Amino acid sequence: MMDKGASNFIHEIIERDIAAGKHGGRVHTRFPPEPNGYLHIGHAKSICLNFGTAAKYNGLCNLRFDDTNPTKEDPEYVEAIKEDVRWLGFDWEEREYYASDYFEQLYQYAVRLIEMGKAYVCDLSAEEIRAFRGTLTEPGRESPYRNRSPQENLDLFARMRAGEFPDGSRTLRAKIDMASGNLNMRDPVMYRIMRATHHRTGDAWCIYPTYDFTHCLSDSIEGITHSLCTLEFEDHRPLYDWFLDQLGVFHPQQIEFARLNLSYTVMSKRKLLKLVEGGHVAGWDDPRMPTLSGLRRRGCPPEAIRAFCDRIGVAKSNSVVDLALLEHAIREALDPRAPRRMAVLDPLKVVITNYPEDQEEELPAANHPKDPSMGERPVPFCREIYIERDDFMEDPPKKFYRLAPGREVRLRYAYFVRCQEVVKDDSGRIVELRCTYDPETRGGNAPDGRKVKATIHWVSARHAVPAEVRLYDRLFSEPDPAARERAGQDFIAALNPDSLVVRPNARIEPSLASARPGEPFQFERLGYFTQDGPDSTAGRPVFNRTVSLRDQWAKLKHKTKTG
RNA sequence: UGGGGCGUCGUCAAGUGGUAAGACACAGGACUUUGACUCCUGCAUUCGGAGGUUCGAAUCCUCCCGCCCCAGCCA
Repeated sequence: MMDKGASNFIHEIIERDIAAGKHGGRVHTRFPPEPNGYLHIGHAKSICLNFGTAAKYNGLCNLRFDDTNPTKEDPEYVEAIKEDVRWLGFDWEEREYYASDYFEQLYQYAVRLIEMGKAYVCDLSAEEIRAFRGTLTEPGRESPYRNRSPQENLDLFARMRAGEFPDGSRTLRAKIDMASGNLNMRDPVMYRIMRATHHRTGDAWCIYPTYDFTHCLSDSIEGITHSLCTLEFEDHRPLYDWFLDQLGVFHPQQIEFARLNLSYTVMSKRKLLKLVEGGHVAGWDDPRMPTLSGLRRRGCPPEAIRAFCDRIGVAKSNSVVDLALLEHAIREALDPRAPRRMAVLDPLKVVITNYPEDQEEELPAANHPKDPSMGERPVPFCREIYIERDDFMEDPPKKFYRLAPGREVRLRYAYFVRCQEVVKDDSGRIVELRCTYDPETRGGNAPDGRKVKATIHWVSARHAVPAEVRLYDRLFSEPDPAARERAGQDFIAALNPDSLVVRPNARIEPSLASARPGEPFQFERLGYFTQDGPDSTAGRPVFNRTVSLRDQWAKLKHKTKTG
C-alpha cells in the first residue's frame, strides 16, 4: 500500500516508532481469534486493521489461534475462521500459528517465574480465590499458600503437570499485589488443572495456561511489535507488562481500540450463539447474521466490508455505527459490477391483447446501463407477461406514476403498454390486467416523441423461471437490542418479525437460470441479489436479496402514511 | 476518597494553541428507458459543563457532569 500519512491514532504511534527506529522500523501484527465460534463483522474490523496496518508499513501479520481453553474450542471453527479471513482478502502466508504450539515454552516461562519467587502454586478453590480477591473498593487478602518456597512450588507445579491432582484443586498464580486497584494484578491465575482433550495437543496436557499468561507471551515469542486489541484489555496491559518484564523477553507494545458495534444487530458470541441455538435464525450463516459467513451467503462482497472498515475509522470511544453505512458500502461495491436482470417477486399477470398469441421475440437488454463493456443479453417477450403487483394501482395517489387504468408506461427494453381492463376474482382481488401495446415503441421509445412517467420491469410468463426470493431486513427492530438486557429483559424480544420475507412465487428471467451462488446481480428496481448456495435446487433456485436499492417512492409512501 | 478509559453534527470521525475536514443519514434540485446510479445545494458561530491562561482555546490548566470496562481457574 502506498497510503501516505497516518489515518488513525494507531498509525500515528507506529509512524513515531518507525521514525524513532524502534524494533529497527519493523512492523509486525497479528490477528488472534479463539477458535470457539464464527467470525463476525466486528472481527473484520480487527482483521482489516491488523493486516491492513502490516501491509501499509511493509510489515507482516500473523494468524494466531488463541487456543488455551480446550473445553470451548473446535477444529471446525479453525477451518471456518481461515476460510473467512481468506475470503475477506487477507493472506497470512505460512504464518499460521497456535498458542498451543507454545505450551512447552510457556511452561518453561512459568518455571522461571517460580524460580524467581514470582509465582506460586495455590491450593485455594475457585470460590476461595474469589473470596480472597476482595472487591472493587476493598483490597484482597493474600493466599495462605503465597509464601511456599520455590522448591516446593517447582515440585507441586511439576506434579500438577504430571496429573497428580484433580481438576480445579490447585492453580499456579503470579505473585504480584493483592492490594492493587487493578484486579488483574491481584495474583492472577496462570495455570489451571483441566483434564480436557485439546483439539491440537490431545491429552498431552492436563494443565492449561490462562489467556492472560499466554497472550502476551505468544505475542512476544512471535516478535509482534504492535499488539492491537480491544478496549476491555486496557486493564490487562499492566499484567502483560509485568510478565514480559519479569521474564526479560521481547516486549510488544499493546494498543487498544474500540470494538465495532453496529445498529440493529448484536455482536457478542454469546448472543449470536443464542440466536442460532434458539432457532431464531437458520444457522451461523443465516444471511441475516452479522457473521462473515452470513454476509457472504447474503451476497455481500468482501471489498464492501473492507471499504466499510476503512470508513468507520479506528478510535478509542465506544460507538455504534449506523447499519446504513454498511449498506452504502455494499451498494457502492455492487453497483459497478452487478449485471442487471429482471425478476418479478410478486407476479401480476398482464395479457397484451393486441399481441398475437403465437408470436414471440427476443429483445436486447443492456447488462449495465453505464458500462457497455458488460454487453447485453436477449430477453424473451410474448403475449403474457408478469409485472410486479406493486407497480399497478387501481386508484393511484397523486405521486404514483406507474401503471393504472388507462395509463401508459414503458416495459423496460420492450414496449409501451396501456392498461385497458382490470380483471378481478370473486373476492375482488386483481388477478389480471389486460393491456394493449404500441408496436412502434419496440425497445422503449416512441417515434412520435411521447413520454411516459414510468418504466417498469417484467418477465415473460411463457419463459420465466419460477424461483423463491428471500427478502431480508434488519434482524432487530431496535437500534440497540442489547439495551433490552441492560433493562433486565431478553434481547430476543427485540427481534424484527419481518427480518425475513419469502416470495415463493417469484419469476426470474431465463438468463438467471445459469447463475452461481455468490455471483451478484441487480434485479432492476428491486435491489442486489445472489443465488443462495445451500437452499437452491436444480428446478427451483433461491435468491437472497443482499441489499435493496435506495427507494424514494418507498420513502414517500412511508412519509405520507406516517406523516 | 478502587483502578482503567472515553466525551467534536442524528451516526461514525478529522482536528495535536491560529479561528470546526470528510463519510453516512437527512432535506432540496438536475439528469434518467431502474422513482437506481451520477451530479449540484443545504446541513456544528461551535466542540459534555463552568471557570481560568492567552492577542487567540475543541486543543493548555482547574473543578464539575455523564458514559463504558474490570471482582472467570473465559477470551
